[in-house]
Amino acid sequence: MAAASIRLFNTMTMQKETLEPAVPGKLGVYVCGPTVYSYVHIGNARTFTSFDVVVRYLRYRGFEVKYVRNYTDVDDKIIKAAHETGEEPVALAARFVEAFREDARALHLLEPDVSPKVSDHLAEIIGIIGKLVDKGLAYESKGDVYFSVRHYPEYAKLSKRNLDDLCAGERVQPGEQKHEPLDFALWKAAKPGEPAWDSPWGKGRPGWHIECSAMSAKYLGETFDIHGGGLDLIFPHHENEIAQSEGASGKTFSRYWMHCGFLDLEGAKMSKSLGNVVRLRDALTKVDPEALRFFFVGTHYRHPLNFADKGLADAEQRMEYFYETLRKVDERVSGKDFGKGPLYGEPHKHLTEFESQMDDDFNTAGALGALSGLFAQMNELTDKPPVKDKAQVGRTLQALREDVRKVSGVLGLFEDEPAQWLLRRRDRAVKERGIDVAKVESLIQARNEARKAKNFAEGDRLREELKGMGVEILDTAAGTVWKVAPQ
RNA sequence: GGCGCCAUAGCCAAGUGGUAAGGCAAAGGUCUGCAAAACCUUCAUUCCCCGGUUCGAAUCCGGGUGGCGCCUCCA
Repeated sequence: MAAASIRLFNTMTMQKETLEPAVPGKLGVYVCGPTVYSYVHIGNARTFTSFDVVVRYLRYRGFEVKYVRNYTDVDDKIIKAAHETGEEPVALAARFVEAFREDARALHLLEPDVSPKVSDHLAEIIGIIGKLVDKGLAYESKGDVYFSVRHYPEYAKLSKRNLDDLCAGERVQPGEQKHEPLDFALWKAAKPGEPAWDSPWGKGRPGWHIECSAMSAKYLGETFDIHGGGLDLIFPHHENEIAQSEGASGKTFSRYWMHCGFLDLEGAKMSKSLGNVVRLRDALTKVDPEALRFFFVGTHYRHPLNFADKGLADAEQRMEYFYETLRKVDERVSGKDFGKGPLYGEPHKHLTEFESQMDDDFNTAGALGALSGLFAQMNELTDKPPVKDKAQVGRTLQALREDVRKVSGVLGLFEDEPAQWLLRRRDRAVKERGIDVAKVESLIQARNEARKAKNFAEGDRLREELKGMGVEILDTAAGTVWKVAPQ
């Protein structure tokens, strides 16, 4: 493979930059994972899918990627949720880690190389806090430990804010022991009924941001290549991570910062406080997982994406087109030997275009344009071959099919057997619409008998009857097949 | 108030200096007993508005208008 030159937008510099790993050929990637106090929603799903594609593409381009995505399983929100359900916080967190794993699998997300949990890394967290205290960047106050923002001049370099503006909106929660409002907690003294661990500052638990500093350093080193997350993590989460990590190590923390745009619901940000949250697992009862992924990658990862039924329906219809094409092509050329010889046209130009779009800041939306060309060409060669040489057509189709496999690995699409995907989709539609399959099949049989007897009037009447049931029939070379008509 | 993003066809959506990708919808055609699918053709002289820079702007600059986000838990 030619030396890849990938450009990506770095939030730190607010510019597209050429990706140059610290160690040639290798990349350390850390993505902020879920705080496991509830089920993930489709906004989370969009972010995780975006970084899933980023990691897949980096590997496709030949980088050896170490992908780390954490679980934050010790947190205020978890404690609060546990008090509401009557569970132990640790048990509740464990339950939602499992739920997340199920959801991630359903969405065809890659398993990260490391998925560390806060509760397994107290030693590392206490270590980094100790280092910050020793350096005078943090202070203990009645069992809490706070980071002293005033002692860290580079604070807010990622979000480009100035401290005076930040102070205006700052407030101190009751019970906090901060010296200054902007300071943030590294360690919180234990309160009754909360998970707690021993530390040099007494029993307590880590603050929100410190776990990412501790765990990324453990698995990727004090300096690593790419740190990702949702746009809303820029401030304060990532800002605080930088302050903690660079404060402790004296080295650059993450070399590139990537942030994914929001998913909106009817034009408004989806958030728990607005109550307009759609859980991923609920969405997946209505839409095919790959169609949802296709919907996500149809918009550039940094742009806002509006979650709308029309868009999902379009995505699913498009997936059907892709899978129908693949089924046809596989039937034609799978496992066959067409010998050696020239291919028709420039079969690989679509893949090349796909790659150049992806090289430009993971422009999946642009890359889908290339994908359209690839599928159109497969259909043309299958249905209306522009050349007579069947072996040449076969070889070219096989080459195109290989290119689809490459794209498939990058986008996490077309991972199913085409026939199975199509059948599963039909089954789901049949259930939703309450279609009587036995009746459909008997009507189709009756129609074929009528057609055989050249009684086309009766055949057409039966077609209309099926249409009334929401069923479309297709007479193919292999016989009559049917599908549920789009609504 | 501070910081930042966005505005491209009926709808979705790429494109950030060289003459508007792609998808959906729509219309016509090929194919078909009729269909469907598939393929082909058509579909923005123009990119929210007004100025400016330039040989050249959707792209850069200034000013508007309209939408959104962060600054508080958030992917």
